[in-house]
Amino acid sequence: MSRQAKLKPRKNPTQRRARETVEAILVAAAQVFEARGYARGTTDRIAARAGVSVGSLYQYFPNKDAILVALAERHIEQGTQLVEAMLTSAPRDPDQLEPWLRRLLAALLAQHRAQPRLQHLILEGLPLPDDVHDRAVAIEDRLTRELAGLLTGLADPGRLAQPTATAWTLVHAIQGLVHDFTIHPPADLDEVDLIDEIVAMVLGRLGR
Amino acid sequence: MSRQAKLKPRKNPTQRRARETVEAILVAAAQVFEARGYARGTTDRIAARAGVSVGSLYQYFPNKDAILVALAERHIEQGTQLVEAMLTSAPRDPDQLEPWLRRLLAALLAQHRAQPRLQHLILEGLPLPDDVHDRAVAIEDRLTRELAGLLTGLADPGRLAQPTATAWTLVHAIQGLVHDFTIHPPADLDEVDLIDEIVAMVLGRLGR
Amino acid sequence: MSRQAKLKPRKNPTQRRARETVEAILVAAAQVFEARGYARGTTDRIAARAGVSVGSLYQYFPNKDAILVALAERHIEQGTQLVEAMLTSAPRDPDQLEPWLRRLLAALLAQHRAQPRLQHLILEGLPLPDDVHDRAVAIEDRLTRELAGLLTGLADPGRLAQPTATAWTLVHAIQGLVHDFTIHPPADLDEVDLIDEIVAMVLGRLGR
Amino acid sequence: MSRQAKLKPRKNPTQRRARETVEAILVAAAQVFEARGYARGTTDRIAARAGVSVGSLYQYFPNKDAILVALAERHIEQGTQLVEAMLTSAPRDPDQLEPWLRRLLAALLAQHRAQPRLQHLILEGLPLPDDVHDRAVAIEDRLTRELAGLLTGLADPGRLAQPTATAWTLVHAIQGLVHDFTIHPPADLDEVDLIDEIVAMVLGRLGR
DNA sequence: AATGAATGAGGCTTCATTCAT
DNA sequence: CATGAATGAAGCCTCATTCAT
Repeated sequence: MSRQAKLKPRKNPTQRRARETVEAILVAAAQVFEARGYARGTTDRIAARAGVSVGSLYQYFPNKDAILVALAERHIEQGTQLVEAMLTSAPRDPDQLEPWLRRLLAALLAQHRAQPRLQHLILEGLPLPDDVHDRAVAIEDRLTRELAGLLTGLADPGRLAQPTATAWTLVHAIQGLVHDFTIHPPADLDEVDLIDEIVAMVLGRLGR
Repeated sequence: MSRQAKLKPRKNPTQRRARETVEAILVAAAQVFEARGYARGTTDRIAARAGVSVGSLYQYFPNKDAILVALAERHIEQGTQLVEAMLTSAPRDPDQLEPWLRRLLAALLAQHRAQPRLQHLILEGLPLPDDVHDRAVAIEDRLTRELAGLLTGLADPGRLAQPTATAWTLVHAIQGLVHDFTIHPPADLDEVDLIDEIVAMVLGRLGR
Repeated sequence: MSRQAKLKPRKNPTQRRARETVEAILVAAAQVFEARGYARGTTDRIAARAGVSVGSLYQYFPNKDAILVALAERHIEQGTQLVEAMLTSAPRDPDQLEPWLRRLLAALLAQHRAQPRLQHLILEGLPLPDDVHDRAVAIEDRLTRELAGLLTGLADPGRLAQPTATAWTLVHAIQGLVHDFTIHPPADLDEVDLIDEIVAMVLGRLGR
Repeated sequence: MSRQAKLKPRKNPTQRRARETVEAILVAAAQVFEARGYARGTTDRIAARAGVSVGSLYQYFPNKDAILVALAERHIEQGTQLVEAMLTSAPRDPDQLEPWLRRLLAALLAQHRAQPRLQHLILEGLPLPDDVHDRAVAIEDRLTRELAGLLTGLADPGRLAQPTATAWTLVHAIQGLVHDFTIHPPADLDEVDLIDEIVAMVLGRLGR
């Protein structure tokens, strides 16, 4: 998480053809990393799956790490959008909490389903430069803080001694659950059950 | 998670020196994998950190994967012991639930602190033979089932529609939280806060 | 002589440069194996002598064994052609036997001179997959059988109790002689002498 | 065939125990080299099969090559004895040639049967110091010369233009046949057939 | 720009040999 | 002397990256 150099895409692809190539590479990379992990996802394989040559791949990315970084940026972008959307539509009174939560969870699960491992690759795994990592953390912080405020208004009075701690805990509990569920879905638990359980857990925590 | 061959340790070291060497290798491997991930943790580096030569490493482990397997077996062994101990001392009435839970969480956190990433390497990471992976999953299943029974007895009547689903959810939520907390401890949340929050979340879920 | 996997060439080189590289590698490998034996002929050395990098070598051959296999296939190909040519021009009456035999021996000696040890590497040496080895044996069988028929027609009547046995014996005697002669040419025996002797031996055997 | 240093046994084992150990090592080495070739016959495996530790092996042999050399010396010793015995009992008139030849061939075949590949390991393969190699060649030369004299007396007059060349040819033809036969015995040819054929070939060459 | 052949540092592993016990 | 643990040079192979076409 330290080397800053050589991680930015080589050029802003302005021509349509180039944009499509970059797109294809990123999609391919996501699939390859997902399937084989970062270390075993070779640039050759990514290029092949993207339908281009390695040479072309290096035309748009200075090195392999840069592909992961680009992927991370997209992921963060999407995360940001989801967070924004959800906070915008956040409920003001307790009655609206449950349906809102259900929508949020459904969206989260959908987002993970495609590439469940990618999330971890990005958050823990590997060579993200500091600024990218910081941005990811920042979104999460923002979410935590906003949620803390939100929860304070929604919880049973006196229930939340430390709203921030509660928010952090709920955010991470939910993230972990979504991750585990998409990676190894348990045989006797479908998505609706999971959502039911998470909702019960959150509402329980708020005394509702 | 499939190849079975060549993953068992090569010899049971009988001499004291040999046992120490194996121990040193495992400790070094845990640190190296922890710090750099499996793929980037080279056998040379492991040997160097263990203070032995690569040759010695390969005298006791037939290949790199076997080291991870040995580490996993240790980890699973510890996990099993923790689960057994906790289930043995499991509370019979609601009043005892909280202190029991606090002890459990403290133990879990302690166990993770040393090598937080190892857990994921083992549960998701690549090269575990089926039987080892299955054993890891089996402990978790056992825990989930036992916990389901336990919770049923402790929860507010009518609160648990699907005890197994609830148990699965709580187990994974806690695991994720412990993991995230040990990897990136948030600045404004110490271990006691975390335990408080988890306790509140669990009790809340049970209607207590 | 058993594992089948991973012995076929990796790609059919289409570009001219690639074809030249493959050719250079095979030539270099033949020389290196010839000079130092299979085990001591390292891939690094082969690549160096071929004037390419190891990487290039592995672009066309999945592993070291595959190089030997490719060499063997060439050798077998040549052997097949020689056998075919000789059988096609095989003599029908005893008078033509001697000149035909001289031509055959000259061709055989020429073929061995370049890489005398290669023949043995292929016929005995280790890592040939079954099908390649079988093919080598098949040519020899064919030769033995055809020769048996041929000899029957050419020998002094009553001289050949078991034509197949005789053919086998002559084929292997000649092969051994050619091999020994090319590897350690005796000081007082030149190629013409050898051919004279073999001719005398064969004709003597047939009672001619 | 060049490095002279460090190839002689480390000590003349005078004590009985030591002699037995050396013997066990040589027997084991012969089997291991036979089964896996020189390069793949590891000193560990040889020691294990001999029932001693590697350390002990190195007590008696300065390095791996020295084992092969010792084996070669034994082989040469045996060859010398066989040659001596046969020359001593060599026939003086043509009638005795055939039975003598049959005995010789039976003895040769018996000698090869145990370790057919060893012969080649020693004669071509590997790192024999010059003096040992020279000694092997010397026996052969002696055999060739003596045989040349012998054949001259036994052949049809005028049949042998160059007795030495004939002797060389017959010696090598027979050696090759015995070797090939013991390594890959053809399905439809038993040992008696082979001897019959060789006898017919030799007698035919002499015009008998 | 695109292609894919070529490169070579670096990773995993083996095994002859040494040496402390 | 025997043992077997330890050593490390060297071999095989991969894959990120470069570069001629």
